[in-house]
Amino acid sequence: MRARTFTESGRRAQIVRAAIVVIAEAGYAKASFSRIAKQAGLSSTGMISYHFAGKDDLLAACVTEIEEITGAFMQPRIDAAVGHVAQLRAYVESNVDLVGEHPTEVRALIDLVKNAGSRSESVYGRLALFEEHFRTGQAAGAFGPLDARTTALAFTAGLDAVVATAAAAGTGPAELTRIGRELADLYVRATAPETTGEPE
Amino acid sequence: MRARTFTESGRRAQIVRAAIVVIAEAGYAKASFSRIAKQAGLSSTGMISYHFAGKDDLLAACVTEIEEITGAFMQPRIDAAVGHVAQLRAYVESNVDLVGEHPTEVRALIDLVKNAGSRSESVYGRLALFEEHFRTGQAAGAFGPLDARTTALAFTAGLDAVVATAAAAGTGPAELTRIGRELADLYVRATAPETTGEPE
Amino acid sequence: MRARTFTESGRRAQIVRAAIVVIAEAGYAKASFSRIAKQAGLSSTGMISYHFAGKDDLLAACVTEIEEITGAFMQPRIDAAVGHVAQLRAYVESNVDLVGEHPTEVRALIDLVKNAGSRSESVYGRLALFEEHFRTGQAAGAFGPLDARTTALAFTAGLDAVVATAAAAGTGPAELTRIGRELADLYVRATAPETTGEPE
Amino acid sequence: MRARTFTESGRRAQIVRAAIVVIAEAGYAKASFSRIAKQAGLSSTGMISYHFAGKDDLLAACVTEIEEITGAFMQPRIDAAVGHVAQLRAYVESNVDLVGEHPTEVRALIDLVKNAGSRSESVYGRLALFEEHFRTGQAAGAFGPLDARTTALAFTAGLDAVVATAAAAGTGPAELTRIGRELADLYVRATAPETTGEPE
DNA sequence: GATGAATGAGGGTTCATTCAT
DNA sequence: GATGAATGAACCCTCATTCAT
Repeated sequence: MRARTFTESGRRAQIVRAAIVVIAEAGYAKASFSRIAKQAGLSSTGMISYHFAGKDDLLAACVTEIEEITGAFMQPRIDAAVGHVAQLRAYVESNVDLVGEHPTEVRALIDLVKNAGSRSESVYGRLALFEEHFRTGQAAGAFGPLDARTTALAFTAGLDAVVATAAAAGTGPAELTRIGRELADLYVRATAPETTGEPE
Repeated sequence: MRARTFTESGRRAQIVRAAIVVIAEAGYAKASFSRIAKQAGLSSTGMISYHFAGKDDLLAACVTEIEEITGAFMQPRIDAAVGHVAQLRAYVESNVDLVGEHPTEVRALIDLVKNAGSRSESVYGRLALFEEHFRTGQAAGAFGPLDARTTALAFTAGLDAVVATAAAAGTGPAELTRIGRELADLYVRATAPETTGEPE
Repeated sequence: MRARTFTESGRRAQIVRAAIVVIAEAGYAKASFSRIAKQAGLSSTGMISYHFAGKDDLLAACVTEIEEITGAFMQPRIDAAVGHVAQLRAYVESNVDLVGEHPTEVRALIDLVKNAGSRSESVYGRLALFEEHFRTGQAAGAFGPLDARTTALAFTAGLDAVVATAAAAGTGPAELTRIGRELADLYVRATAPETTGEPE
Repeated sequence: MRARTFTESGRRAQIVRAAIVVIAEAGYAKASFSRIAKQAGLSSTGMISYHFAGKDDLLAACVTEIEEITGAFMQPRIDAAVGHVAQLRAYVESNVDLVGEHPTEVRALIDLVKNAGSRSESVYGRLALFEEHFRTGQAAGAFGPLDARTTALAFTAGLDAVVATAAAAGTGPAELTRIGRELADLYVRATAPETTGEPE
């Protein structure tokens, strides 16, 4: 007997799944309740309003659902990495590889994040995570004299763009791995300490 | 009697100005003809349809107008720079400084670019420009072993994010200059050739 | 639980009825959703769009509804007639008599057919029916040396005009019967075989 | 020095010509001032409102213009015919032949007549002409025991339908002549006196 | 006389949400 | 709980007409 997450309970999960598919395929702007209801096989949009407090609530549920899925894929690889540099690399590479595993979710999440509005907690969360990572890594000597906030901002946005482009293009696994490595290389070079001899 | 530019004829320019303000303040999604007409002091939306072939036409005019303004600010500084690295730095720094001069236009352009659709010529144009710059710079020995496409994608997106955040926060000129330099430093470090001694 | 026909579900039927009345009274060109909604006692046009896929869908439903009504009146009389000539006469006379029973529907149908567009199936259907009737009747010796296509075209149009005029004038039943007989006489004379002695 | 007709004076004629073309090609419903102005090479619809009292005025001018053209083609052939029957035949045949000479005008006129409204003088004029023709012809023994009003109604409508179909199909001259003869035959047979030996 | 910018009502349609059943 | 009909505002756009220049 385990806890029921909020996307369980059948109907809610069904609607969230449908919404994710619609956002990925038709885009955020076209993701109306009508379209989502049709995708979910529901006869009316009232069903959605019944299960969710409003559109924001549904979209927030989508974000949470997608983050669970992406987290399950990325987190183990990030956790397996040792040191600030390796973790940065693991985050970037696993995020790009993710496109091959969950293209629909990735596409939807990118659209959701672009049109963030009030659901931006997760965006700021990741941004804060990166910023903190650069700051502590800098203190540990892993990173050079960078501005943590600016770097976090530029890197997360750059990563999103690469991922979004790959998702839209339907890039294959091998090429994704190559692109991920290239991007990670770029970020590692950009943040490398000036002196040789990395302490970590 | 001279040729009429697209934003001339008074009303057209007035509407484009209003549209830019609305997009900057209310966001792309909320930029309806009603809102734009109200901002422009027009009594009806019919006026907008009278001067523009459709919403796409108006938005394209906004993009063109903004690009003229931003180009007038950035281009001289980019042209004054010598060498691939200096030009990259000039582009980044002048783009961030631009926020202090034209915050509304910058905010609007970023929103317009995000919801590009068919008006994406300018987006792809800049992307292609960056990619080509990295490729030729690489051949000239100014840049290291980077993947031109991935780097162009990540850097333009990162730059946009930094600019957008600064624009939204109302960052002051001095801080903008500092952030611009930090970001340029980051990009220069990321793309530096491995060996010492830059040919250019 | 039985299948739902297209005009069932109350509201749909109500809207179709209102649309027929509006078309009959104000004409096809003026039959806007606003007018129809007002006629139906609805507070907004959105209700119509909710029940019909679009204006074409509503108009098609009107045509179908009217054809059911007219068919129920005319078909028994046509079926009761024996021989090509008698059937032609029955069609014409019952169609003119129909004006007395369902003037609104007749007026609406004629306007709908005039502005057919894509809903012209019923028009072409009747035309083809007439043409085929003349062709087979000719082979059976019931009709003379006529051009089936031209005759079908001229007769259906002539019948419509007579019906439309009678409907507009509010002609009474007795006069309708007389006019119908006159028109049928005209058509029968026009198509009579040259030789005496009708085989059928 | 001759009298100036109302469609002369250059601009008026130009607009009427454009309107006729638009009605013929795009249909009555799509014949807006914008479309007509564009067809006429005018930069604004104001020009049309300046020269015509309103849309009805313009459309009436179109009808008059077209009737002048069609009259010039048909009238000589009708006048050349001797006797009621021959004149009926001449009217029908020359009207169908007219499609080959002035397809645009014919198409436009048919659309104008269908959506007659207040411009129906010409329609009623022709109808009255036919009715009178049948009545006098009947008195002269040229026609049989027909109802003049019903026959006039059915025949003019039938003729219009044949003409409209031929115009829409782009039927060639030879086929037009054949169809015209078939239709005239039909009408002549329908109206023939019962006894043999025509007095006229 | 001629122009074209401006008007404002109305077009069909989509939308998120509500509520009686 | 679950449903789907109903709502009414807002969307972009087209229209015939007017009026200052």
